[in-house]
Amino acid sequence: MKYEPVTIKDIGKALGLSTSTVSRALRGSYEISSETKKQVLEYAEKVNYRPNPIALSLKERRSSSIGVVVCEIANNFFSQAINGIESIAYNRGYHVIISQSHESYEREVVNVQHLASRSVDGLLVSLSGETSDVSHFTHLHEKGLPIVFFDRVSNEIITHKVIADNYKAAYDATVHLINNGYKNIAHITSAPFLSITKERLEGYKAALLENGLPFNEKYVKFCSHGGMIVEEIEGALNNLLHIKQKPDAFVTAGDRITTGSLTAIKNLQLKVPEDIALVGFSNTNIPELMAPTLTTIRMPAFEMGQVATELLIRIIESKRPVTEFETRVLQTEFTIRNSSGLSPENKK
Amino acid sequence: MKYEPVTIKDIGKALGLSTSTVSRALRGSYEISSETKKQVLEYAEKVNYRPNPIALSLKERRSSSIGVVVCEIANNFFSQAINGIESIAYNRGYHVIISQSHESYEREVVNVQHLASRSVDGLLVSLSGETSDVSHFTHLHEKGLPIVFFDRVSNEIITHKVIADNYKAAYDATVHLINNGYKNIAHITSAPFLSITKERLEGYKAALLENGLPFNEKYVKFCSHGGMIVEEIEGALNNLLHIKQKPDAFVTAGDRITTGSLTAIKNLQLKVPEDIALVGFSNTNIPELMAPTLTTIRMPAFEMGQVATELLIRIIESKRPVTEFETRVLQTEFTIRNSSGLSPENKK
DNA sequence: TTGAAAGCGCTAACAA
DNA sequence: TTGTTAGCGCTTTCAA
Repeated sequence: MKYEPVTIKDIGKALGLSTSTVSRALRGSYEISSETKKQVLEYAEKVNYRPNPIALSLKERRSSSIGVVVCEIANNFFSQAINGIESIAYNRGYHVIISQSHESYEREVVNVQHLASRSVDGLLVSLSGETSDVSHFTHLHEKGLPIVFFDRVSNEIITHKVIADNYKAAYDATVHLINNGYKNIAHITSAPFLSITKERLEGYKAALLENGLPFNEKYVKFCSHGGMIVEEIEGALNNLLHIKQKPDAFVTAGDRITTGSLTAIKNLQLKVPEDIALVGFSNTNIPELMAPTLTTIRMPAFEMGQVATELLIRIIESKRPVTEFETRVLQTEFTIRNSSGLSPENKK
Repeated sequence: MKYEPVTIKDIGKALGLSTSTVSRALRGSYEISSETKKQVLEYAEKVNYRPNPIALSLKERRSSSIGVVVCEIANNFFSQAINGIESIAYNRGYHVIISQSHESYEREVVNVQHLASRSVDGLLVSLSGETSDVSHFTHLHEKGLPIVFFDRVSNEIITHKVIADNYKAAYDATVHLINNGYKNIAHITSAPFLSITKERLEGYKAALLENGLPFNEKYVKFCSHGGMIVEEIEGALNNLLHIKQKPDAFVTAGDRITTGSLTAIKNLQLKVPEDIALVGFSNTNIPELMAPTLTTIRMPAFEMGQVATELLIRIIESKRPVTEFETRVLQTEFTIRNSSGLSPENKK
């Protein structure tokens, strides 16, 4: 099936003008008589002329589109982030092309190449859990393709980055649990390669050590698929619950892992927070509706998407090569509810 | 910043061949000597040549991309549907360009035009809650742009459609509540224009009438923004709770409306299901973690996305104009949990 | 003030 | 077996 839009040539033919005249008239060039201009504009309006952006892209070597590489759309954090991306991109006249890696390195590579070859003007990237080698980005980046990382960033590539203060978030969550009297706090987190994982782990660790609690490696469980696979979480949980010194609280990283852990806990007939307290990184919009209400660390997802997009567009539209890069660190939002035990508010 | 990819011309120059020879060699044309072929292929590999898809699109009048128009990504139903769309599109070599209408008619129009002018090969559409006039689609459709509607469809446009069995879903939900002894069942639903709204309303109505209960218009509340605005739901709820014959149960349509209603109920200190029972259309993945566990109608979101995409690609790739269209109706999934009162399972 | 022509990267009909 | 050329829709020199 074909869809035949009106071209500048059609207009020219209909009006007995050359394509260049039509082109100029359309863009309001000063050298065209207002009469011709009017004629062209009216006719264009009448036949609902739309410039072919593909032709424009070919000519101008830009596509006015931004490629987004995330692991999964159907995830609160990313869908909110994409919302933020879209909100900026839309206003600046860019299209957003989204691709999902599903936490697979290979798929990420394919997607990136695909996007690059489709001539996106820039890339907004959050790495997959399997990615440790980032050479598929290095090549493009060195060739001058603007890239901005968000959330799951690589420190091998020097460019703008937008992250949350994961260290502080995990630190605060852990301290909160310690203050509530928990001593054996476990950490269920995402793939070990990821920057977010490292940052959160550091925060968790620091909180323990600063409060005179030991850091025990057995209390840290990595879910390489970020909780996309249920068994992964169940395995981690079972494992943790079979340690002689059973953990009495969890800090869970990521939406999927948080809800997955809760489900697994529930299936094991354990009570939250009585048997196990929990603070979760989660961008769910219904923490209040959960039982128990969930103490959460909320990532500034929407804002991260916005900021990343602004930075990316800044590179794209910069006249001269950008050499100064920044890493924006946004604050998370910690909300104490019932799942984390007897907080001051809950004590009475 | 510019990103200068290798072109066929560069290869030709480097190898002392014409562009057409290079082009043919690259695509393995039989008329090129295997020697030249090898030479070209090796060099192309070496310099990491990637054909420029924009040039290709311009030439072939197709972009290998599919435009998606939904109201909101950050919504379980749509993010799951997009997941389904992507899963098919990816395998068939299509890109997915997503745009959000945010339930605004105007924005939908702009997005559609934007996508069309970017030469998407086809459109996957779920209408905004404000859309009653679909002429922005009619024009394109008449000009031959393949369009497939899913979920929120228009019956003014004859094309493939993919919907859930909303009538049956609402019917079953209502009957379930009736069987559990509820007599004053209200229906909080989305914008009145939408096909899903109408279908669900019919199912709700039929269930009441067939079971000897009156249909009371006051018991039906429309949320034009699909629950995106909290006040909308709170208003509907307050309104319902001030009817002399207060409703004792709700059937809520849509993810946002369901969780919004629950939140509002909770804020009013009402208990579910004791004060008010609830069955909700919801694609949440944590119905079990909610308090009470949520009786849900789950939309076959992923499958709907998949089927819609398959149908769309079928039109796109069809050699001759497609004139036979079908409407696929997929089944929803009804899971009884605690929010809907004393179901047989919960009675003991 | 307007038109002719070149060129963006690629393919394909036509020549050689 | 390879090269020349035209053309996809548009902008933009250069000429008129």
